[in-house]
Amino acid sequence: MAPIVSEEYKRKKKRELIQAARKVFIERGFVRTSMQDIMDEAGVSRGTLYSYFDNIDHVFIEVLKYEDQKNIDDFLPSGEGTLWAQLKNWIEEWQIYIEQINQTLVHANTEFFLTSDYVKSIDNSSYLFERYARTTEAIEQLIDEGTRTREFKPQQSSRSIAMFILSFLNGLMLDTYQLGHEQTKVKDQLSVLLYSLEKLLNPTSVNKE
Amino acid sequence: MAPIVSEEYKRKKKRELIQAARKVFIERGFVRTSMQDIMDEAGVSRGTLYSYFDNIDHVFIEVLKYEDQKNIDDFLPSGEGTLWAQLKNWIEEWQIYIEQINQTLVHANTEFFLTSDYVKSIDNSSYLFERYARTTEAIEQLIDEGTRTREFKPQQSSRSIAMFILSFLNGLMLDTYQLGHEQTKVKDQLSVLLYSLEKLLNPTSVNKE
DNA sequence: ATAAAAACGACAACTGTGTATAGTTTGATG
DNA sequence: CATCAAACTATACACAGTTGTCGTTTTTAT
Repeated sequence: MAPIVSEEYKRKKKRELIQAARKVFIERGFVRTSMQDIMDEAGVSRGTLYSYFDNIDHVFIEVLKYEDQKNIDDFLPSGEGTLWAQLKNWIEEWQIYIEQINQTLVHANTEFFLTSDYVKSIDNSSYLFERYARTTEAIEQLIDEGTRTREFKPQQSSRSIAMFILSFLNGLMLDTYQLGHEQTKVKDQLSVLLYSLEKLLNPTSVNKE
Repeated sequence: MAPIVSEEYKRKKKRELIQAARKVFIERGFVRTSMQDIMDEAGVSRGTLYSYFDNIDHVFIEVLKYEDQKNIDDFLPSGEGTLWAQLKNWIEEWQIYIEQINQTLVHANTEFFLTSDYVKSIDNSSYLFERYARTTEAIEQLIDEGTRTREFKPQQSSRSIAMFILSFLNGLMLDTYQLGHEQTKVKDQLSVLLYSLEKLLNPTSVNKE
């Protein structure tokens, strides 16, 4: 009589589907992935998949939400020590991330936001926008905080520096995805970034290490 | 009896097709463009288009070649004055280019190299590779030249700095395409780049301006 | 006039989508 | 433990879009 499964079950099932989809998207990117691919990976029939998601764009959106949930604040600088140390540490984490870029959603993500119709709809272009704003602001705030405590003496506006960092990291990710990290010398480039930041921020703690 | 058109005619016709294709690719990107779109734009039948190109990847490759031919050395720093002045000038040109990014092939180009099968074939992945190498080396050489003449005192390897610049520009291009240049503050970010380069290269001419 | 080159456009094949249907499995509930 | 609705499977289908081919028609230098 009553529904045989709980909400709990449905949520779990949905998460399974999302995880399967995520795997496919990482392997094949967004453009080359079909609903069939996801069905195969999840071991589920056409009807089932469509009962959970309207279409493949929705699947991807859900994968993104899932991913964001996992990575909450993961990609924002934080931790122990001086702000400069936190920044350095954060950049080192990026090195690890970028060097295994083909195990990430970067490829699918880039494709999705370049090609999907949904991106043009209001709520999703704002998704891109918010993501950008959120990361930018986090870096910006770190710089401002450092300015307040006299740890930094920024030579350019904190906002510009934050956007600069983000642009560089985005570019490095894509270049590395396409050419491989042996080619793009991720570590070297991040060293250059670090040196630039040192000059841009003028951290007082730089000689303490 | 004799062939009714000259080689000249065929070359001209092909160029027309390429220009039509280019227009479509700029408007619609690579993924969403079909051979039909190009036929419509060029005002040409299916058979004709296919007699000039095997498939859409070939069309795009030819568009790229055409574009490269036009821009030969356009995107490499050069000109009058000190090397530092040349570099500054070159970056200003980038500003103009990026602020009208939606009249460029950047969107289509990114899609193409992310999605096309041809990219995986030897000669075309090397195309990407060579493009990257060419630009990198040009910047690298400019830095090395400056080092030789004592105009620069680079604080990081010239190659790393060159790659760093390229990554940043690539990232800025994509971010700006997706968010608009009001959002990404192209000019501000390029100012940060310039400041960084000043510190990275230590140009002796910097106070002369 | 003619014959080769160039252009046309119909066509079959294929891929992927989203819906629909019939039949099967599942498990909470009375 | 029999029941019954929800969840699922498997498959069929209409449909839309795109591809590459191929026989036919048009063009044009000679």
